[in-house]
Amino acid sequence: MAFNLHNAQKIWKTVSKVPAGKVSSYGFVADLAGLPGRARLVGAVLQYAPQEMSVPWFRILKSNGQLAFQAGSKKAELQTGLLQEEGVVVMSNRVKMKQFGWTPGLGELMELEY
DNA sequence: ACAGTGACAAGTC
DNA sequence: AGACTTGCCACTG
Repeated sequence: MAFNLHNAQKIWKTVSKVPAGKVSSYGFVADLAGLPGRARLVGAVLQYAPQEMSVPWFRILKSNGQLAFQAGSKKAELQTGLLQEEGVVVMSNRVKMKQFGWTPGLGELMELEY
């Protein structure tokens, strides 16, 4: 991993704030992490998320609710399984953001920006 | 240096 | 609802 560790940590930390049973998007996480416009970086960094940090990478989806992985792929199935375990309904590789999208409260937001 | 490629997103048509 | 375009930026060859 040759990407900026500083940014990576902010992203991992932000993703860890997403509660079980809820999902968020790459772009939203990028914004919260103080990296607006860098949704792609979030995905790039998540695949290197250290195991011991137990980052809930699977709660991050595309902004339209679609899983980022190709439908039917091994990764997509794994992600789907992990989400369903938390009660998130996934059908035809997508989730209803209306229903499961995470909308952080003030308290949660304050924990992030120093 | 440079073009292509991504776990993306928002705007236009 | 799609399809296409543009903006992102780190990584790779």
